[in-house]
Formats: sequence, C-alpha cells, structure tokens
Amino acid sequence: MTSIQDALSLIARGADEIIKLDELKERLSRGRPLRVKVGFDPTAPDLHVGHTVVMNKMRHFQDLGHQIIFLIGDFTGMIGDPSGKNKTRPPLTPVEIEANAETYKDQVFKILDPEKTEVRFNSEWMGRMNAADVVRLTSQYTVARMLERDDFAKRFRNETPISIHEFLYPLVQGYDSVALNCDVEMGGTDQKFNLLVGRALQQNHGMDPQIIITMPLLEGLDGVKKMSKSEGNYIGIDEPPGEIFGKVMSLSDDLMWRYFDLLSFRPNSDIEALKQSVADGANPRDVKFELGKELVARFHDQAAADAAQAEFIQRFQKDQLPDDIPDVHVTGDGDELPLSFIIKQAGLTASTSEARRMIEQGAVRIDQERVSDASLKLSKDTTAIIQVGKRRLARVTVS
RNA sequence: GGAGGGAUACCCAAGCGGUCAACGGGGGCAGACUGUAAAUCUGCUGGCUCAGCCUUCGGAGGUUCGAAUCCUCCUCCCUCCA
Repeated sequence: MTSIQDALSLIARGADEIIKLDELKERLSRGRPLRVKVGFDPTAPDLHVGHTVVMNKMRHFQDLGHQIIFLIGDFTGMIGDPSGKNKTRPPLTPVEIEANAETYKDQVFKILDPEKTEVRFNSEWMGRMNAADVVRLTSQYTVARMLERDDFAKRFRNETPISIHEFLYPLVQGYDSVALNCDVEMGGTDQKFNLLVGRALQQNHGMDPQIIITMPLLEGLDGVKKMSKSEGNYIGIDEPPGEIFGKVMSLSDDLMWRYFDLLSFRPNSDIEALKQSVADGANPRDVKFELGKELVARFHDQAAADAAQAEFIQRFQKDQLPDDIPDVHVTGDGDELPLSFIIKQAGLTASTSEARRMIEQGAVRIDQERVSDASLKLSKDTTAIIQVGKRRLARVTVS
C-alpha cells in the first residue's frame, strides 16, 4: 500500500495548481478510492499528446487505486467551451458525437486501463432536465461571479459579445461534478474557473467540494502557441510511428525538456540525470531519441519505437533511402513528360509550379542524383525513385 | 433605427489609376551547415506538360487605352450613438 505521502508526491508531479492541497491530503486519508473526473468535449475526435498531459495524471490516480471517470461532454459539446475564443461552434449531431466518443475511447485507453475507467456522458442527467431545472441551476451562480472569469471579464470590458448560453457552460460542467459525486476534477489551466464552479455547486448541494488539479498546457512543436490541431503544431497520438518520432526530433533542443516534464513517465531523477548529461556535453539528439522512443512505444509498441529510430538514423543521419518506398504510376500525353508534371502527378508536390521551384532549388533527386534543370523531361517507360526534399519520395513509373 | 470604418494571397498587413502575380512580417517548404526533421544562415512561398500563356486583391456591373486602386449596386464584419 502506498503511503499518503508517496501518493501526494506522485499526484503533485507536474501539476500547475492543486486546490486545496490540505483537502486532498484529508480526502486521501479517508482510505477509500477517490472519484476523479476529467471531462472532454467530443468536438475533435483526434487527440494529440497535449491532451495526454491530463490523461497521464489520470493514469497516476488509476495506478494509486482511485476511480477514474472519463466524462464525455456530449451535452456541453452543444454549447462549445467559451474558454479562449469568441467563435460559436456549430452544434454536433448525435451521430457525430457518438463517432467522436468512440474514437476518444480508443485513443484514451492507450493510456488508461479500460477495466478501471468509468465512461459517462453528461447528457445522461442534462438531457433529462426541464426548463425549471435549468432555471434552478442558473440561480446558483451570479453574473458578478461569472464575470470574474478572465476571458468573460475581458470580453465584457472590450464590449465583445458574450452570449447568455455561454454562461451555462461552466454551470453544466460544475453540475456534472454534483451528479457524479466527484472528489477530484482535473483539467488544463484554462479550465480553472470551470473547475472552481464545480466546487461552489457541490457546496450548494451539501457536498464536500471537489479538489481541483490543473495541469499546464503543452506548447506545440513551434514552442510558442499551445498545441492544437488547428495550428498544425501537434503530435497526434494515432499518427504512425515515423511521424511521432520525427516530430519529436523536430522539437528544439530547449523545448524537448518541457515535453519530458509533461509527457514522459520517467521519474524526475531520470530527467535530471539526462539534463546533466547534456550539460556535460552529451548530444541532445540522443536524449531526444529516448523521448521519441518512449512516445512511440506508448502509442504503438516497443518494436515500432526501435524501428522508428533505426529508420530515422538511416534516412536522415546516413541519408539513405527508406525500406518501403511507395510505388506510383504516372501517365500523360506525348513521348516524354516534363519532370515537374510527373512530380505533381505523383503527388510529391501540390502543383507543377511548386515542382519547378523545388527543382530550381536543388531539392529534387532522381535515383539519388540531384537535378537542376526545371525543364527536364523524362521519356516514357522509365522507372525511377524521385525525391523531393528529404521527406517526400516515391518510385515513379512513367508510361 | 442613425452615423462611420472595413473586406488584399495560409495568417497579419502594405498598396489608393499603369513600373502589381501585388512591399513587409509570421507560418510553411527547400538549400547550406550540422551531432538532430535542434540552432544558425540563404532562397522560395498564384496556376499551367512553363523562354509563353491563364486566373487573382469580398460579389456583380461600369468608367478608362489600362483598375487591387475611381463609380454604382449587393453581401458580410466591426465601431460609436439610440
């Protein structure tokens, strides 16, 4: 049995804030499994490693024997979380929500043990509410307190529109905690306000307020903006091994440590040792290899991780061709076809104009030989490996 | 309801009758370099089987030898007043 002290240090690792630590300590000392909720909007079915920061923490709780509740906000999804932007999201159909929820589950269970996870939908209780119930819910919080929330406050001050229904989001999320009788709720730092509303509502219902734990938001590959699909700066957890590995390798040497802190399951002592080794002159690339392998192994398996590294070394360090090269067939009128046309037809560039530019910039190689003539033509019945840059290539047959 | 401001390529943003396929920045891509798809430096960043041709500046018309730039109408967004 883990001691309370050990449990606390594991829970606190990487957390941005715990409100309140004393309550958590007290709750743990009760000796029963805690009910720990994390909610997700089923808006985007694709998860990226940024989402897993919180999931990793769920995993910690699960490992400590607590009850994890994976709440799918199918009802709140219709509102759209006002955290951040002002754009109203289009409402999802039940079918889309169901499909997204399934995808979510598949991906989440790469980290969590499905046997020990309670999956719930908040339409379960929200869908049953009538107008009177909703009025009762809204009576439990004031406009003034709503406007304490930073983004509401800003929008109000700047006279940017705030729709009334947006106020419902935090209330519903808070009510979820009442309905589920939660001891703990976690989320990103941007969720802090919503999480706090849960505490207030629980108290109104005569319950002990939940402890809230916020986790930092992970920066995207660019190291500046937070990771998000729309920014394209993400590592998706269902991406192929080579992609995950490669994207980790594209992290700047500085940003890599942030990823270690928030994504690695390695103990702190390990990470400190790695930092020290780099400070002592070790190649940061090799440390990055370790991170890349850990993530590939988590979302695929160890063999895939080793293969991804081997492939990376072969391709980018030794500049050799990969093992599996896609075959593409290109056809057109005339006895010979312009190379730029072939490159585009093969899907290696978006347009022939771009293909020409690539050729002019020395990015194109045919059977490993660099080509510089943008008006080069290839005769029919040739088969060659065409490369555009380091990452795009195909074995192309012209006919 | 009234008054005013704006809509330019992936994003931000110049341009205000020809020299504009459209400055600059971001992002992206490529090259060089390298111990990395790090960092740094450089280049490119409408389309086309491309020494030429074609289509772009919210939409539709119009003025003009010539328009992103002027006029008319339309659509959408924003600000202020009520």
